[in-house]
Amino acid sequence: MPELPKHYDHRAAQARCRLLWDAGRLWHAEPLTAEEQGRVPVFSIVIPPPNVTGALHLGHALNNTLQDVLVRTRRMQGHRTLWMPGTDHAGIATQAVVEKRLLEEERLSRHDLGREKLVARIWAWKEQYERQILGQLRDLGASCDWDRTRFTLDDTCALAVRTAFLGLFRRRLVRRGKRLVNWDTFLQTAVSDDEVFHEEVKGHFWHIRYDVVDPRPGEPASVVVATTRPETLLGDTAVAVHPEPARALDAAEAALVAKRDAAAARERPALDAELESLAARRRDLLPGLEALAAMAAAGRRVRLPLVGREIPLVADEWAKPEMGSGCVKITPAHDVNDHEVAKRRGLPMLNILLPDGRLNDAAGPYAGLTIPKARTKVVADLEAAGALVQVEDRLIELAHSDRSKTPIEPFLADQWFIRMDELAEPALEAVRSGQLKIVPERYAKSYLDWLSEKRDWPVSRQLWWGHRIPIWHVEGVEEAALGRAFAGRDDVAWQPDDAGGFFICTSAESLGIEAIDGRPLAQDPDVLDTWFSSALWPHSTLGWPAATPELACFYPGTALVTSRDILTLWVARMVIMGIFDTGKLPFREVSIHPKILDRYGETMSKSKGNGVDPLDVIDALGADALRFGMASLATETQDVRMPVEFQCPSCEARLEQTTANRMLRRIECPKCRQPFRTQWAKDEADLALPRGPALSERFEAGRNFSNKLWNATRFVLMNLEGFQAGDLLAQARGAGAAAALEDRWLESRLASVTRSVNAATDGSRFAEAAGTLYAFAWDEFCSAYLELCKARLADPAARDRAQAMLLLGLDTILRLLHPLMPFVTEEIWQHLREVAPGRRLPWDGGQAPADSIMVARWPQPPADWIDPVTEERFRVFLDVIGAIREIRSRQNVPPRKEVPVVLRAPAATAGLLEPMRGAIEAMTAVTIRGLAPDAAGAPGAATATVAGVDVMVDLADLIDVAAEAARLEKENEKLAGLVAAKRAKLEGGSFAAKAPAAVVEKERAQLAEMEDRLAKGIQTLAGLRARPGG
RNA sequence: GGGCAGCUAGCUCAGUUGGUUAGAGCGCUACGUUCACACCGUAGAGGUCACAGGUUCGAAUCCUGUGCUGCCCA
Repeated sequence: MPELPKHYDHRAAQARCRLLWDAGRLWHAEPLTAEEQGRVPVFSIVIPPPNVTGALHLGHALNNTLQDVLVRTRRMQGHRTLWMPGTDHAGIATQAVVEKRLLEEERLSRHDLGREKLVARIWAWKEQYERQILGQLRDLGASCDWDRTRFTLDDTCALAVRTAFLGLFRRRLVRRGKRLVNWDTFLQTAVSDDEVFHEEVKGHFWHIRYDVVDPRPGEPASVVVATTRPETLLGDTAVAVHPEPARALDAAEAALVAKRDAAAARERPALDAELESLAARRRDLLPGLEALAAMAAAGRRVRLPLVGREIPLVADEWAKPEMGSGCVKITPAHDVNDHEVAKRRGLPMLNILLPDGRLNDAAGPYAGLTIPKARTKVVADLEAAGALVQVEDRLIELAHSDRSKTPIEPFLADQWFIRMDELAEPALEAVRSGQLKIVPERYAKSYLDWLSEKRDWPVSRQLWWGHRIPIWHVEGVEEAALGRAFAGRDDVAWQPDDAGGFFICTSAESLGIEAIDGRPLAQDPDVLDTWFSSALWPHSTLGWPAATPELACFYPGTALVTSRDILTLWVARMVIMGIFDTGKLPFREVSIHPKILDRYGETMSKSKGNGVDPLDVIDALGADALRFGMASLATETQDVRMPVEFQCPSCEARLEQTTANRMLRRIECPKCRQPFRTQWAKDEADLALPRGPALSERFEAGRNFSNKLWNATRFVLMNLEGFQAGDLLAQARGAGAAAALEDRWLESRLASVTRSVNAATDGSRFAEAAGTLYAFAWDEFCSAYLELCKARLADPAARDRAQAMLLLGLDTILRLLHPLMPFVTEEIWQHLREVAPGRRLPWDGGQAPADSIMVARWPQPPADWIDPVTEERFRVFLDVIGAIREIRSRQNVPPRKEVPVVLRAPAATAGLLEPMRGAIEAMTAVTIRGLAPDAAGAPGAATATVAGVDVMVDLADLIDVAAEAARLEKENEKLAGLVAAKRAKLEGGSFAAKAPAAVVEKERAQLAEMEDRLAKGIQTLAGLRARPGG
């Protein structure tokens, strides 16, 4: 029998397993045949497609580990299991990184390159990262159906996108409209609210005077407005004042008073000050505001400085008398709130911006300037004109584009929208009714809140990378001409625009004609929001709109596993479009897992530099270590905090990753002084250095666990000589003879643990499953069962039964662990196949174990294996061992020194321990001199009491009597305290009267046990004191 | 400003319907390598369960408030 190496070699094992799985395409799933339908359960899941912007990070590792645990478990449980893999084109994100690189490396803009060439570049980028991402997933062990890999921009998905869009168009759910969008002036596209982040920046608050046109006596001659963006005054179309400033001030004051009354004492002075300033406003400002409100009602006007345009004073609640001057300028085309005011008051909307962020002709003399330059000039000119009243420094919450990091400009643009009112309702109902389960449940609230707003979904993106909007426009033709042009085509539909033309939509790649009656057909230049194709992912990947066997079998899916940040962006939209396109929910359950944070509690990201490349971990510690770590961390409530360390490639020293060093390109090891490179290395000198991987010690437990399993296997295989494996259960139970306690115990534990693991996996409690298996395999199978077998293996009479049970236990543990740690379990499985090919497990239905553990049958130990009495008895045995070891340790007895021990135990317990006598002696290096209810220990022996058993170790001359006495005295004191407390609880107060009888009984039993122990302790102490040195 | 979550050992986290002498892994301390594994074994130390009130015979657990941290939405 070839001996295994002492250490598990994860690199070699991973390569071998990959070859084995790929050669057999064990991850592949075919739809059920007619015969299988109704008999074979189906488990189907789609990967949240990673976007091709860049490589995967630890968050992906977590997400995909959890999915793979589910997938591998169900596959072994006999489900027809499909895990659909693929990647997302991620429209704006991918175009942005490619454009950024183009600019950095070649000083070219996308307009320099042109649409076709840019798109070609992005495809090249996509090819590179798609390959890398799929490789990472395979290295992680993800058992996706690699033959079915999809991409959101491939032909299958494209047809689904056009078909879905045409369906929406036909149902009049697609509309065109002007909308104030978040404009990214760098990328020259609208970005959604979700692609915007807010950041405080230092700015100013400029107070500007607008003169009243023809002021009458007693009226204010001017109004002052304040703004953080003075250049926008060029687009002002009104100045607003509150219609009833006195009433508004009253309301503000009442609110403040209420707040002050409820506030803690130390907050009151600040609130009092606010109230005072409010009173001052009432005195100084209110008369003017009242006058202005009247002037607004009378249709009076003010004159814009610099350009001289006259604009109306309007009355609107948006102007807050308690803030600033009480008046506010209205720039409808460049401010969200002002836009609302303009819609309410019917004001014109004046766009002053070009798509590239320069001002347009409407800005008059400022046309052609960029926003920052225009701002400087406007401020200077205002100052020169004497219209600048005041400048304040101020911190401003400024919206930035997530993609280009440039400030967002609100911008009025024509966009396509999808109406949400009708679409959202069934998606809301699915969750409300419980048809769609969101786990943990609390996340259902954010899903419902978001969808309930039913805000129309703007789907136009002014990008070149994505699904082109399948709409063409034509002007100057009669509707009848359209009917003739598209006669007989069921893939085309049209609607009139509001200017006499038509919008034509098709699910085909093109309309097939260039013009109608000589009038050209112009396709919309924009592409669809990337989430549109993602929304179709669960059905588009299965071939929809074609009625494929895959769609029939694997749709709807079983579950979706994702992180909470895209619950609305993605999950809600999948539900909406799944229902719209297929009439069915895309999945029955959404499982939300935690996010991975760094040591400071910040989310990991490439841009912060606090990320970890999963491949670093896989290479250094193994994919199983990464997976086991991830699963252990995936608890229900908390995000995962993951302190990261660099590992010096020269001396393997670890160095904490901190805010100070995480962006460095090279780091010098503080220990060996050798430099290494980080993920940021750019120039050649840095790249030539060895890479210092970023790791976390939190994965070491998984690495160690792999090795533990490996060595348990080594032990089993080394002791299998002469054993002919057959029906293991029958061989372990033997013929006639009573089963050994430890064998009955292991059977029981295998059954209990399988049940716990099943329950945990079914409930997506991955950390619980991992923890249960870790403790069972390590503490029970290795530390207890395996140790007990050592003596039995040396005994020819007991040997073959122990061998059979060892194999049964190991095989079962491997199967239960396979979903979590596929590589090490497969590697060991292959060794077992070689050494014990004839073994039969009860759940294999008489068949030989599968060629790969990946498709082996999931253990199904019958319920009657579970035996609480045996488990309890075994506990006593382990407790006795623990007590002996504890005494030896506290008395510093050399590990191999044999000492005599006496066990005084009630008859039943003694009878139980009798057969374990040899095991106790072997595991604790003692000789048992007595084991009976009346066994007497040497006077003053070191003692301990566990589970009703008095353990007395006669240490003769070895014992440090004084130390033992001191220890015992301390313990007795502690125990006396507990006894007193418990007695008080039971005798005084109303505990005994009010608490449930069972609880009181338990407390009484505990008290009796403690009193007994205390009495013995006092007796032993007296014995010790009687000895010399005591 | 609104919503959600978290705060338990040095670190990272468990802790079920209230019944505890509050647990695990890592780290730490001591001892131990022919006998599967030092990626190991045995033992130990380490906690005012964020804070303040309340409910209860009994609170880490339930209620109210406060503080700090993170996330989502305006």
